[in-house]
Amino acid sequence: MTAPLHETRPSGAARALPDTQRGMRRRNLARVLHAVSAEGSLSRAAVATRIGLTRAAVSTLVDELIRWGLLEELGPERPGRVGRPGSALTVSGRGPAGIGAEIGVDHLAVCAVDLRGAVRARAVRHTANRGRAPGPVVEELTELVRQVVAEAEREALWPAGLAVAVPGLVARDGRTVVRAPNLDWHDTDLDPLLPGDWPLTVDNEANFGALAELWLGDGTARDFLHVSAEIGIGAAVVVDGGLLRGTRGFAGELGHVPVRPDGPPCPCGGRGCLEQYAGEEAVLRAAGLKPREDMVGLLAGRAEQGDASVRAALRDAGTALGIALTGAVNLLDPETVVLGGALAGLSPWLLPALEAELTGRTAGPPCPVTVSRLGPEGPLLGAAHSVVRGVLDDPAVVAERS
Amino acid sequence: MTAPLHETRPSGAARALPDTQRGMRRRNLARVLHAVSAEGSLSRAAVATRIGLTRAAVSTLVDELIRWGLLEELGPERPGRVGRPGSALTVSGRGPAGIGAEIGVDHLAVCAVDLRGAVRARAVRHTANRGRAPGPVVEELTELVRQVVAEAEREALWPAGLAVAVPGLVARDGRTVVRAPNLDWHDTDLDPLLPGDWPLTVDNEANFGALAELWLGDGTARDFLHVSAEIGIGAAVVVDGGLLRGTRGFAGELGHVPVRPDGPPCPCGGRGCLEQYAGEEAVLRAAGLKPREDMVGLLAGRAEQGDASVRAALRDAGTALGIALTGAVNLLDPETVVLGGALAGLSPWLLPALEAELTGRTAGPPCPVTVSRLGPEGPLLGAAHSVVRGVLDDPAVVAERS
DNA sequence: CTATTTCGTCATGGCCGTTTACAAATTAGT
DNA sequence: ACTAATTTGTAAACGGCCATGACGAAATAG
Repeated sequence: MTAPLHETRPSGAARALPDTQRGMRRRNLARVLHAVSAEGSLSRAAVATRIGLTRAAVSTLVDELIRWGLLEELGPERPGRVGRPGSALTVSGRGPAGIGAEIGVDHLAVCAVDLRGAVRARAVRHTANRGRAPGPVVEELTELVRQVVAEAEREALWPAGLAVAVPGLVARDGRTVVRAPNLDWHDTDLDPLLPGDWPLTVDNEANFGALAELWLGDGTARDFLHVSAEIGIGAAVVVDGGLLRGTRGFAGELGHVPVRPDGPPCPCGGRGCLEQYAGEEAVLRAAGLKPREDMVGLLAGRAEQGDASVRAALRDAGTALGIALTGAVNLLDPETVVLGGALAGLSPWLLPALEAELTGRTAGPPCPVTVSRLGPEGPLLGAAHSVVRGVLDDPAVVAERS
Repeated sequence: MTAPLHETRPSGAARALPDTQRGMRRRNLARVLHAVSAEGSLSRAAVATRIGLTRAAVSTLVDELIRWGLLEELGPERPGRVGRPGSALTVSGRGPAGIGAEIGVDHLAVCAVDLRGAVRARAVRHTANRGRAPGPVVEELTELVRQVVAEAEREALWPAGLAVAVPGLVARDGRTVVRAPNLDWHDTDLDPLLPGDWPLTVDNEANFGALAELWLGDGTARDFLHVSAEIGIGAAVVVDGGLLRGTRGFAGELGHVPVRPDGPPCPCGGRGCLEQYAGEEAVLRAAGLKPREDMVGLLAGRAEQGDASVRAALRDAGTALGIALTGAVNLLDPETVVLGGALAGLSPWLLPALEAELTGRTAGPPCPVTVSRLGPEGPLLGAAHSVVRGVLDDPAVVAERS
């Protein structure tokens, strides 16, 4: 099953091209590819009306995309209406693929996604990475990457780029991990450690998770708040189909929004930050449990069994989340709030208090809160898809590369 | 003195044009005009290198803009370097003008701004509009508009559009006032009431104030939070040189961010909203004063004289603002926070507590807080400039109009 | 006074989407 | 079954637009 790609308009890169004839051509190639990708299957005439060019122009654009191996002709459509049936076009299932990788505290994962959005190869390995040096970890990851790439190549795919999701803060250069507390990495440039055969992007796993929700989630929302709690509590802000990164790349620090200004002190210097109420440690302490791996499973299991103190701890966390989110919603007026990552698994016990707080504090119709169905797969898929989006946004690059 | 226009890239409208040769031409015309506008005076060759086109292409674009009366030739530049000196180009001081208007609770104002950004005509009238019906108010405003337009036309300017700033919530259609509590207007479509000779835009005065800060402010920041307190407390969020409006147009409701979740109830349904601590009424009550016109002047005067209760009230308001802004800054990581509108005048007494709160609650370098130097003029100037920006973003429209 | 550099313009050329025309393939109507 | 209408995809002519390369003009450097 091919995941539908909701986004229709090219989203950035292609827009930066100079306004010259060549740039125009490149943008139009991207628009054709986007249109077909969004619809799954489309005739030349349908593409033409959809993107506002003439059939003749679209024909030459399609020819070029077919020559590059990015589009395929499926043959005549089943005619439902009068007139000659169009010839269906589809994004090719062979050719460039996006390689996504994820470095977690207790696992490594890699996958390959084709232009259609389908996962075509994957590899996972469970390893305890907490406190382990970057060198060996990335070496092990590289092994998985080579494995996945080999598997993809057997299916006539070639890697168009590598995107790595890490549980920490990443510099805006998209290469160096500034700080990953759970791994104990600081200012580590991953570029020299990874295979340099393809373009590399490194980003926060929460950001990739939010992008996955944008591109693969159920809704078609282009403005939402994606809240996740892997390292701290982060909220990726998606505005008009793009990630808001902030001037220093620090946007989305929901964990340090003040919830009770006179509350307990926080390492950040403030008092009563959200993380003091809904952070991993805080919830465990409130529930009377000791830290260990697979926190989420533990909490969910106990809550399922009816453990009163765990339920109370989660309810209080939901309340705190609701207060912080009320502020965020008032400020940004998003279409929805999406709970992802660890929060998705705990949502049954968080949501009631969270929504009570959110609706109680809003005058008009409250902002709907949904739960991501991507679960823990989000960041990995988002990473792989970010590479695919790059190709969709500027198909001409693959021509230069082959 | 001509105000510098910081923004260089076209910011929206022109980007939506179809990617056809005609659209490309229009975008390039806009880029040339933007380049000259941003620099004040530029030669053809300088424009060419700046926007990435050849000198030949820029020549034809400039010719067209001169023919339309949007650019003027100033003659040869003073040669500082080797080589033939260029011929300086400037944005024309005649031709299209933006007409900005403001409806306040105690005044009406209109001004005309030319393409250079200079105010060329203005008219102000003090009237008590609180609770007055839209009809008579707009009629009086229309009179001022006609006056300003006549004055502008004597200077060889013609109105390219009318933008009206109102103290209330405006629908996304840019025509109807949904709710203006201080005027007691509800769902009023201003379009039929205003002279229909030119394109009309209506928007919240806080939004126009933020845009004025973006276009005319000291900094060149493209990402900031502009906080103002005219009706309630609003924060306009500027991201990448554009206003974040939210899905329903309600973004920026800083006044209802929870500051103390168990605080006093707020009409919005919540408890302890910022407005309960830093809103007009709350500050007056805390200072032991009764509501009347010119709140800001009153408070500033008393604080200046050393009135302890007023100073305490303002300090507490500053603290509450600081708490709410800490949340916003953590979420958005803006370049700066700008205090505008009424807050600018009260900043000497608000800032210390506000900044203490903001720096105390942030780990890294705190987000700098600045005070707008535009003062109460902001919304009016922003409105007029928004029309000018429209011309700069797509100069071809004026050719169709004349 | 000459060589060099830079500016603005002109003619040429190539690229690209549009326009117009036409053949192919299907449905609707008789 | 046959014709008319409709829609699709392609081909050729057209026009617009930017790039290229060359040239004269106007300044500086030596």
